[in-house]
Amino acid sequence: MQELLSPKQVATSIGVSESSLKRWCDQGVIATERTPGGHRRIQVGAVIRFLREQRRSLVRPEVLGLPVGAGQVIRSQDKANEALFDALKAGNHEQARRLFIDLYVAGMSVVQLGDQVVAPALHRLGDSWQCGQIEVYQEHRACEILSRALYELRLMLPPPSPSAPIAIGGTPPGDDYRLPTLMVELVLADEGWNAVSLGSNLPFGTMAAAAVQHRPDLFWLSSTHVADATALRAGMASFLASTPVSMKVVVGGQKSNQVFSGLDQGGRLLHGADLAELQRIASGLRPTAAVSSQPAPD
Amino acid sequence: MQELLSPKQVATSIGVSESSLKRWCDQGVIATERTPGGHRRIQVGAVIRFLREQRRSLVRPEVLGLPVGAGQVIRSQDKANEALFDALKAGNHEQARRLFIDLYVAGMSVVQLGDQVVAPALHRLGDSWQCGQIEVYQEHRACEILSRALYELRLMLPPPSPSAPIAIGGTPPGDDYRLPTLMVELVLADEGWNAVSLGSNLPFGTMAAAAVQHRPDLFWLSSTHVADATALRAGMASFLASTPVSMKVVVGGQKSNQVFSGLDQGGRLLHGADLAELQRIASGLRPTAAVSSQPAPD
DNA sequence: CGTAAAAACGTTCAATTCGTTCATTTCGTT
DNA sequence: AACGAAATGAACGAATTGAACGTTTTTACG
Repeated sequence: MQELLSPKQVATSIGVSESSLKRWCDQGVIATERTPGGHRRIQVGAVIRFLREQRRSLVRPEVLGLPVGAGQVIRSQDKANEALFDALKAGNHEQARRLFIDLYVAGMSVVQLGDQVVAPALHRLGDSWQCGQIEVYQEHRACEILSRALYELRLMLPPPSPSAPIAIGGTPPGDDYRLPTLMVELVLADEGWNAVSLGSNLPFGTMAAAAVQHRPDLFWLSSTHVADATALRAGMASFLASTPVSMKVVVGGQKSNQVFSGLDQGGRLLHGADLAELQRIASGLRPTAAVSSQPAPD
Repeated sequence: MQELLSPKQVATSIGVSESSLKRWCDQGVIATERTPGGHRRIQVGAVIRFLREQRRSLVRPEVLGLPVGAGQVIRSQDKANEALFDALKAGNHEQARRLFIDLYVAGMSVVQLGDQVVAPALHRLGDSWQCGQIEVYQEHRACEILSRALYELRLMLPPPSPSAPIAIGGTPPGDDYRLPTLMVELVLADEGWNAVSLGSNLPFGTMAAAAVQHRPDLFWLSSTHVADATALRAGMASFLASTPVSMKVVVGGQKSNQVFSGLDQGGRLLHGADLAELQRIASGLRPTAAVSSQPAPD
């Protein structure tokens, strides 16, 4: 195990600034090696020794979690996706969490995280399950892990302003996929909306009730698995008829375009194949200026 | 999100002077780490533990990243339950989250939180739904809110030690209630187990595969809704037959005692009606001393 | 192999925290 | 009410930390 870590990694893993860490390295508190060019390289063992001697705890153990990038920050998208899939398959909460947080901290947007990380992972899990390569429990556990990571990400997003437009949504009847609708909530929250996901497998009647009671500016429907296209189409028609015409409805999912085609009345029913499209639609709908990921001045 | 806090931050968050806080740190009332330069650094969890032990309240919770207004001392359990139910009905995430943190900071154990707060709330929601007093979407949304609150609580619990015994579990086929199995995971994690919930609606075959692949010391089955008692009983019988006899199996839920009666072979199949019983069972199974919610001296 | 972006380098400097002392407040007891 | 003991909070110079900066090294990729 010859894992060499950069000062930045060690600093974040033990929760101090990079400046302090470099100073401690220079003072000899942490054993440090140097590259020929003069960059510091720190062994995992040296970090452990430091923590034991100083009686400090690891703030983010997952950063030192070994195998993934061999001590290097993952740059390539493919490698990150590969690592995430492995972690999900093995049920490694910490590892998956680390990948998520690292990607987000590294500057990846919520939309990118959803379209380029979560969605591919879900597809691969589904494929592997159908091919019999993984057990059902592994797929369930992976969804559980992803849920928790996304919830944690949700806590990092800024709270909505009191004047933020309201968005409500969920998945239609017969669709038990909770993660896509959660991703939609995250994207809208990141766009400054007051977004609430009602969960999965919702009868159209209760969605209409929610729309009438809360009067959202936007209602989304995340349709991943279509059990009965005819019933879905009929439900949507009645849903549109029983809700205020001022409320826009966005449906998401690959097949939703065909299923719901022709139901639109005057640009009320919109379609987004992925989260990037959803984001464009949502920012177009917002009356106030959309400010993404900006901390509100308090 | 900040992991390590300075004395000043903690002092303002709980509303005392910096001097007093530093004194408490030095006296060991609050678990404190030191930088090599001698500066004190305090974990959020240490602050929560301090508040629980000393029965103090948070003056400015936002400094710790907790919702504004959280950390108040709870006067009456009934009032708290009432307020939680109202918040869940209205879909008020923040309010529900705040109440949870309040109750936990006030010293309530995870078991009590589950048996006396979450379970009653779920029952009332179910009753209200059956009486037609609330919409389906309100019930779904409430479960969503509770899930997130419990996930957040999960993050506050101490991570399992490497030598912690392993526990795996979930809900049997036909049972979609995810919250009870999540509560079980929390209780076991709080008891020092390495607990992983696989989610809901799991075929017995895949649960057996998980048990064989991961060799847990304990497998739990959280049975809330029984669709087909005969199938459930048969499934459990084959599950017991196809898993190592050294692995204990704990079933939870009011009716599970009748459904599974007579299947036991030599005290392998245990039953817990509520989380308090589960906790007793789990602590009895642990070979090492179970230390609940105590800060680990490292 | 060469190029461009990303990360780490060393340095400076403002802000924070250190340990300590001391006045003030709070508490229990007489 | 008065008293002493204990706890609290403010203040000080010295020391540490963390953020910023322009420059250099490393890494990814065509």
